Amino acid sequence: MKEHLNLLKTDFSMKAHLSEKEPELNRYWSEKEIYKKIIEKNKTGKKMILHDGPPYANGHIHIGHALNKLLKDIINKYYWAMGYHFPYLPGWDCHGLPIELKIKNENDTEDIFEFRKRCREYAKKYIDIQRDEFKRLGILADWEDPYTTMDYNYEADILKAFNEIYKKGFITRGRKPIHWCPSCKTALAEAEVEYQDHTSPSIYVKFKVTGKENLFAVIWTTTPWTLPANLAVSIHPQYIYHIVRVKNEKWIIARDLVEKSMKEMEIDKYDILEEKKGKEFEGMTYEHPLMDKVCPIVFGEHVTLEQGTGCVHTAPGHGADDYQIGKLYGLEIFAPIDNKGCYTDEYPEFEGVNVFDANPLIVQKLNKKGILIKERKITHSYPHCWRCHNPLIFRATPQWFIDTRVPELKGKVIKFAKDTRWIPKWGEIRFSNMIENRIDWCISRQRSWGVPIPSRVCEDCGEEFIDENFNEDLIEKIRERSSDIWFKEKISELTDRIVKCPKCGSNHIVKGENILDVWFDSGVSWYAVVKEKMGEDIPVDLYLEGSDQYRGWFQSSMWPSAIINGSAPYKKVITHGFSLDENGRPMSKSVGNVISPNKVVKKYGAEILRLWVSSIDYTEDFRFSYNALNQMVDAYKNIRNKIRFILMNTQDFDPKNDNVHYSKLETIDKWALYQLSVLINKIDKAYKNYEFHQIHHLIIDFVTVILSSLYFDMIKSRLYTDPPGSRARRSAQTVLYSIVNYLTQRLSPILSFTMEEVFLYLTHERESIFFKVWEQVPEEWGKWDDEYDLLFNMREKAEKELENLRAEKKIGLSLDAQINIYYKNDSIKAIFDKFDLEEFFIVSKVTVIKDNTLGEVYKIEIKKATGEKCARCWKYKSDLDENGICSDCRTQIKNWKKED
RNA sequence: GGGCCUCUAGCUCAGUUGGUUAGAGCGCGCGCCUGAUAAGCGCGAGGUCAGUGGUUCAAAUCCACUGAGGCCCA
Repeated sequence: MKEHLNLLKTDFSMKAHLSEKEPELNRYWSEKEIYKKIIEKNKTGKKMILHDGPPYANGHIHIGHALNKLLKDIINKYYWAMGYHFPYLPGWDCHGLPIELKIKNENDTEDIFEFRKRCREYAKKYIDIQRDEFKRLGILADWEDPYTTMDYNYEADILKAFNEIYKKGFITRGRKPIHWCPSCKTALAEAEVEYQDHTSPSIYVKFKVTGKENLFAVIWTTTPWTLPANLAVSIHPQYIYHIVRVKNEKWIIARDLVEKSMKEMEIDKYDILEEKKGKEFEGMTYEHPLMDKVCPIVFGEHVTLEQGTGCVHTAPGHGADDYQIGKLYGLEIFAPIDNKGCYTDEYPEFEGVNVFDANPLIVQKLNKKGILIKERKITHSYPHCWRCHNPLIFRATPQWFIDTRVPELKGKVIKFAKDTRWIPKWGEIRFSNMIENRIDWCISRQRSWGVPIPSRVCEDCGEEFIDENFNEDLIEKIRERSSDIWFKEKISELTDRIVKCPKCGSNHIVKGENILDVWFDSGVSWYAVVKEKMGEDIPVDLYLEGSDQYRGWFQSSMWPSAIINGSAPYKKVITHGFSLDENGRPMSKSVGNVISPNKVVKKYGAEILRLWVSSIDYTEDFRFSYNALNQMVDAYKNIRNKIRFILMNTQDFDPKNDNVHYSKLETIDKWALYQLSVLINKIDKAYKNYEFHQIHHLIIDFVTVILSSLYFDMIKSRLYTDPPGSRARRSAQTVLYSIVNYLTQRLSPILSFTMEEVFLYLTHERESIFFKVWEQVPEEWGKWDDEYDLLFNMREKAEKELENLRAEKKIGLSLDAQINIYYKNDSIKAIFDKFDLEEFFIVSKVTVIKDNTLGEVYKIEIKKATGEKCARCWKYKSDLDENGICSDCRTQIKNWKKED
């Protein structure tokens, strides 16, 4: 009997064996040069560019990298399938402090050239590691020729962009306070600062407010040596301040700090005279405590009520907050301290005195002037040099800047931000707020692993200068020999031009010692990569990075582009959130809650990770856990099994010869195509809007409800028992084939490995699913009469009744039952006639009965089927033969034709 | 402390301009099937929509505040 049943087998396995199959497919894609061929194939298509933001070439990839690249991969594959010319050139960020520190820790060398060589090798090593890890995830890209910021050409183009900005007048010279070690005479990055306990003087000083009788602002500081550089007193505009009477003087102190500070100043007799809001001190000035000048009282949001007096001594040359305030109020960034930590002639009185030695002298002087209120000692955590362990100072030093405050430029950038399409929408607000509030961009670093700022310094007068012609000579040399030459060669080797100091005319000129901020490196990637390397236009279509890049790359790319191009570097910016652990906490090595993508790939397969990426709304922060991955494993199996069912049942189906025309399909088959067309249209819309989690849920729902629980279940009997080549069976197969065809297309950006596997299984004509331009669904599939949905409601009710019979042990399979349907209106009867109701309800018999007395629209009655169970179709019939086979089955067997 | 964002069943997500008993899939529980079988089907239990207060005839949806959390600053 079984020979007259279509019980087909497939070697498309139920188990995926992802960890073995994925590497095979990766090799296949590499060998066949799939990426290259896609780009070649779409060469005449509409051009679009997603410009890859470069991850830092350090360490293995983490989940954030994986998510970022996988989202890009989904987008790439989507645009490829839409026929776009959409090249994807990945890149790496190579210069910068983390690598520098790593190399310094490993094996210090005095030879800067050797040192940079090691940095370069280190970056190279991790580029290779990360590239392999990305490739393993199934990401198709131009992996053979990625861009790196240490590439000779890239380095040259950094300076080319720099020179263009310089020529437009936006590179300026200024000062900015940084951590400085007076004993090593060197600048330190935050990462090189160690905090240790240190004992400092703690002093309260009163500054005489000008034009007011006996009114003083009381400040507190632990660095008396910075008082000569004092240029303002900061007050919080929102805080409440008290005017406190002490003897015959009036002191300004923040209300909440009066008690505490009075105690510390050991003053027990005082009265509160008045209460004022910080704002009310607007426009006031005071006499400088040490110099003969008048300084302003300014507003600062950095003022706190934790310690001190709420009136904060502000020296823009000696503090980070102070610097911000200084910039905001246009104060001088004044720091009369040299690189040994001694006063310069800008403070002649103490010229040559070391700042730490100067502390008591300053205190003495304040005391003499009668403005010192109290001196104590304080032991607090203070920055020290990680090398020599001596205390550091914060000192303004000459730096190079891009002047981002020029109103015209800032206005342009705000407009560009407005014209950019941000996904999610609030990106514009977040970005614009940052633009509004930002001060100059300091682009110089006192470091070695990076691209040099091509400045030169006059040994005679100290002038540091930049020259555009010299820059051009240098750029070409760097293009040939990398930026190493700056550190290796003398100036005369870098240019043929005669060099003289533009200020004093001296010819004793040496190279400057600054490198560029690495944010500048990556910030001009649109220039070095898109414009120079790829020869494409700016702005590019799309940037896609984590939301931390509003501050980072989106800005560092915007400013140079706004200056050089007079446009934004991008048209559209998509951001994704950050990975949190199961409990919503950030993943960190120290907490030990990190799940690395490499581990996931090993344990589950890249496909599971890809499916997970598609399941979340990436615009927000997302939780990542083994729990979530296990859920993806189930979802994956779910999809895979549905596809397997189709592959199994279309084994003997050749779409070229066996396809049944739409008009000849069974109604339920048309319904399946209708559902498919709805699905595909929704999916395509979601792709267009980059809402991949919609696709994920749409597909899971479709596959579980529409396919598995409804359609497959209904047509099983037809597939198994109808003669192989019969119209009815071919009708179902035609639909199944369409479903798998469309599903593999639409799923290929997400489940790339599996869909390629299915594609290769299904057809041997083409080399890859990724060569396929997606088909749109025929319009006629969208036709469906809503009235038919009545049947599906009936079916739901029937299922509940069947469940009751099952509970009463009267039936097992639904085929063990039969249904009577009572109706009143002929319009309903017309619906019934369109369907094979036995198939629809999966029962042995459906009897449709007209009943004019019926109150409701219809009524169903279910009972155990009468007759005997046919051994072949499992329906209950009254016409079984001696083999236990019903007459319908006998006919089917008679019409059975062997496939050739 | 500031800018921006999030909070709907155990998990991942839907919930149109405020309008019936807040939905889906997974997971879970119970049952069925053994011609998708390390599969398949059915039924069911899960939610004071973070909390509080307000606007409204009506709020998951609008407003305010609080709480928890994230990114970036300070």
